[in-house]
Amino acid sequence: MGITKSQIFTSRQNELAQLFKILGHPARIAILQYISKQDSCICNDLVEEIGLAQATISQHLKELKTIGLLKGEIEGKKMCYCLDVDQWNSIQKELNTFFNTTKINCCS
Amino acid sequence: MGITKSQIFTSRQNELAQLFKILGHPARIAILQYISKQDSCICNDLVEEIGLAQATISQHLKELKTIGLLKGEIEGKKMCYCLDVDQWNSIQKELNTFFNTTKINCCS
DNA sequence: ATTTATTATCGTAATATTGCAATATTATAA
DNA sequence: TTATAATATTGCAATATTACGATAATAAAT
Repeated sequence: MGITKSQIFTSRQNELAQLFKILGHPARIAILQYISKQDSCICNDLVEEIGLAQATISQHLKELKTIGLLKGEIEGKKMCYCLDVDQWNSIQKELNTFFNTTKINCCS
Repeated sequence: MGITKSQIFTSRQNELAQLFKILGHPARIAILQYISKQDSCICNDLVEEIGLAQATISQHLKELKTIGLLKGEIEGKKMCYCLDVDQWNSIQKELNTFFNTTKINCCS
């Protein structure tokens, strides 16, 4: 029926999947990469740089905010979107924990 | 229009997003975790353990195979699904590279 | 050969995601 | 106050994903 049956999984499994899912779009990867190498990180720059409509970029930014990867500060009539480095490190750590605790293989 | 515009991104961005995307479902997380802690890793066990229909589990296993995380060996009329540890490590490394090269922040 | 057990595939319904135009909101500039 | 500029939100169309029943395919057992 197309709906993910979240209720049959643990909250940790759902949260982990949520992190992976939000990172699972090339536009969001591109946004993160662009922000990380710029001195300024204005939404309008992203529209030109990435080539998606302003509404679409805004939506992707919103999703990245839901997992705390980005924080936006108002600078006059512009927005400065920044990586939240603490959250970034924390997510990297969480994903590594998943990889390290899951790699034991039954057939090797 | 709802279709991801893959053509405007680099192949590296698309590949990275693809990895994240496939890991971005709780059923696939659960499958990986279950396989990693069992002595045997039979598809039918997963159906009972996870509580999704057999067709659905089979589909998720197929997706995990597309990024090489799982390999399946035929054992009589059963299938033994195993983690490909090399690929597992390789993907972990790739994701860490992404995290390490992207964390520089413009506003901090 | 027939049955049984296991997994894969097909078809389809329900829901989610992606993308954009139009519009709303917010803040500066004139 | 009225533009102007930047970003957010809404509404909608197109496509993708998720899930499952039905069925096919495969291999062992009888």
